[in-house]
Amino acid sequence: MDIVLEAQAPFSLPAVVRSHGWVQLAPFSSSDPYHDFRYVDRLQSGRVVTWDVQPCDGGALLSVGGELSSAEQRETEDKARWVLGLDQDLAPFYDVARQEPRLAKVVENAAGRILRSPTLFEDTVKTILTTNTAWIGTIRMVRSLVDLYGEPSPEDPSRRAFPTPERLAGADVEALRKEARLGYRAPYVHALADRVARGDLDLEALKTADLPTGELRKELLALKGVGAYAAANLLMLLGRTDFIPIDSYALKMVSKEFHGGEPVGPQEVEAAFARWGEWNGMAYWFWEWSGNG
DNA sequence: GGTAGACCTGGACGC
DNA sequence: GCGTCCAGGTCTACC
Repeated sequence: MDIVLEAQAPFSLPAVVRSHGWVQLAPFSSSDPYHDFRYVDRLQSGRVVTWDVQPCDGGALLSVGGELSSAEQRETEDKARWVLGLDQDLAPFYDVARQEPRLAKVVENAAGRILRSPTLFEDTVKTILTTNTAWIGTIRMVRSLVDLYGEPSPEDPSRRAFPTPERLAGADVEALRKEARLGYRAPYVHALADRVARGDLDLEALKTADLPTGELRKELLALKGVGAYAAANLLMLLGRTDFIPIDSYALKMVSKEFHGGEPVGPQEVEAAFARWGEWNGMAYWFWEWSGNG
């Protein structure tokens, strides 16, 4: 069954897929040159389906094997629109990006949307698993969670959906630590899953919460395992772009770009992009650096 | 409020 | 093959 996902122009599916490394994290997959993607989704009904998302005129075309009920079709379309940020209006950002040569390619490539998971729960777990580890470690830890706890696709059991909060809450913390090899992050992921599964924390409500960004940031920082970097990363995924996810890469690039290689701290990173105001996270994310790092 | 050290894994390196 | 060192954010204890 095919679902046409109409996008507000300008839109580029490859630009979303290449917006960051999320497409390399299960249950996303893509083949070089990251032109399209696949995703294994568990519907509310419990049915597991695989999306195949390709570019098409005016947006993207999502195909799933077999037929979907009208409710499943609506659920899939809503999730896919969130994943691709199709309802985001980037015109105000493009207005400022046009004034900056280092952001010229954002406009030229119809970039600016950031690939995200269907649920904030999944993105929060993934973000926690990006901290204090090399990218290859994040890929491995997410892969392990999906392989060990994800619901298999009936068509191809080797493909699995991202585990539900209930499934991870029911997992043993030591198994998360030792078998999924999350290390010290295991209790953070388990506690998050447990709170969501018990209904103590409604993460998904934060997607549409009418909260000032500073308040939203406080909510995220209250989660164990989520510090300044992780909160800023999640805010970017939520479309709140006024904080920069400052990690060691940011420190290195700002040092090279603006300080002649001298060591810098978070204040220098913030100062380098402060003039972009509410868009400073976007300016940082899509900045065309002089070197490749 | 600021800082030091622990947390955990995997890769790089030297022997 | 083994041991050591290092990178990578966050938390906690301490000042």
